[in-house]
Order: sequence, then C-alpha cells, then structure tokens
Amino acid sequence: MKRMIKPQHEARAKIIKAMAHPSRLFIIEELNKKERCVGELTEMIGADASTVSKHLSVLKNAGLVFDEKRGNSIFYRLRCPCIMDFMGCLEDVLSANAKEHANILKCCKK
Amino acid sequence: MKRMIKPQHEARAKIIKAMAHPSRLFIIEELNKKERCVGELTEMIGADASTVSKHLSVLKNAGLVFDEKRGNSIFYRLRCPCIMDFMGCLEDVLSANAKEHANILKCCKK
DNA sequence: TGGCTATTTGGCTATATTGCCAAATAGTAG
DNA sequence: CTACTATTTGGCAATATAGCCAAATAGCCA
Repeated sequence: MKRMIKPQHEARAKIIKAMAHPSRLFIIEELNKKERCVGELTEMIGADASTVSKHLSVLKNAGLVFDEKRGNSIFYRLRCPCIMDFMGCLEDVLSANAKEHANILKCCKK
Repeated sequence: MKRMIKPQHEARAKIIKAMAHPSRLFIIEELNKKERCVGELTEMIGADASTVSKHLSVLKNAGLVFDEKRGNSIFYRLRCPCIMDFMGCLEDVLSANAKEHANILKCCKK
C-alpha cells in the first residue's frame, strides 16, 4: 500500500519536533506568559546564549514564535497560544503512566 | 539562575519527542480511528516491519499507546485520545505559516 | 568613529535517531 | 515436533541534533 504518510504528516511532525526539547518547552511556556528577550531566557535556562539562540531559531523556523526588535533587544512571543492547551493532555498521559507504574508495583508486592 | 528546566519539562519533552515523527504521527491518527495490529500498520506505512515495530515501541514506551495480544496478532490502541485535539492547533500553526509566506511573496512582487 | 550590548553564525565533538537486514522469539496450526 | 505467522531484537551505517566556544554581525551611545 505504501505512501499513507502524507506531506501533512511531515509538516506536523516538523512542528512537533520543534517542541520536543525540555528547554524549548520551557521557552514556549515562558513566552505564553509574556514576551521575553534572548538574554532573559538565557539567564533563566542557564545555557550558553548561542544555545538558546539556536533553540529560538528552531521555534521560529517552525512558526511557533515570532520576534520583534525593540530598543537594544529582540523580543520573542508565542505565535499560537493554543499550543498550551496541549499541556493538559501531556499531564494526562504522564499521570496515566504513573498510575500504571504504581499498579505494576502493587502487583509485584502481592 | 539556571535550573528553570524542571523534570516536568523533561517528562513532557519525552512524550512530545515520541510523537515527533511522520510515521508515528500517522500511527497515532490511525489508532485513534481503530485498533490496528503491527502487520496492518506496516502495510499502510510501507516500511520494514522491524521499523514499524520500533516506532510502536517508542510510542508504547512514552505511554501513548498500549497493546493487547489477541489470536495471532498484537493489537495497538491509542491510550489518551486527547492527543488528537492537538492536531487542530498544529493546523493553525501551519496555516499561519502559509499565510505569512504568502504575504512575504506579495511584498516581493510589489 | 570606536566601544558596548545583544544576538546570531560557524565549527566542532558527542550523542541520539532512523531504518534496513538478519536473526531471535512467541505463539498457532497441523 | 515441525512449519508457519507475527512481532521483536541486535547490529550497523547514515543522518540529525545538542551544546559549547570563538568569531561575526547589528544596532545603540558617546
């Protein structure tokens, strides 16, 4: 059959891949609260500025954030806040995982 | 400041990373419609069975799917269908990207 | 202009991911 | 037990990602 994987899946996967990193997830959360410049994010994350800049460029490239130069700094903002709605589902998955894990332990104890 | 990246971000990123592949995204969509065994998915995707099996194990490991052996096959199902709610947001991002791209082109033409 | 600040880019190494093949495993049907 | 089917595992090569440092760039301020 082959080729059930459409360009649509590739496009979506690219966006998801851009989110799939702890620092970038942190950045997304932070930018959902308020705009931030690279320096602030760098300070919060505690990595090299170039590293954070690259993370931001990954996010920007995926269309998840946009930037605006103002004064001496470049401020980044979240482009589609609907992304944050997804976090709840992630928590569901995590708590389902935790529950299952607990059950497995319970079984072993018996 | 450092260490604003909490275990929470790592945990979420792991799940997202498991989703961040075209084939796995396809599998998720497909399993949302109905359960499927490895052979069926392999046929649909058109990759080596071992490849698909590994994709499934990534998804299972992240807690996104679960499997049940029945008869001769192993059937996989989606664990938290709320994941599908996210796809709409991805489309928003994609169409925002498309719109922006169109605007850039328009600007250049002028 | 020259110095300063903020950010990005290039280069590099270490690590992770992908996907194929071949082989192992598990379970079913004769 | 044997043959067969479905799935997983191990190994390997190709590719991609992450993060640091050093260097380049961009814009602001005297």
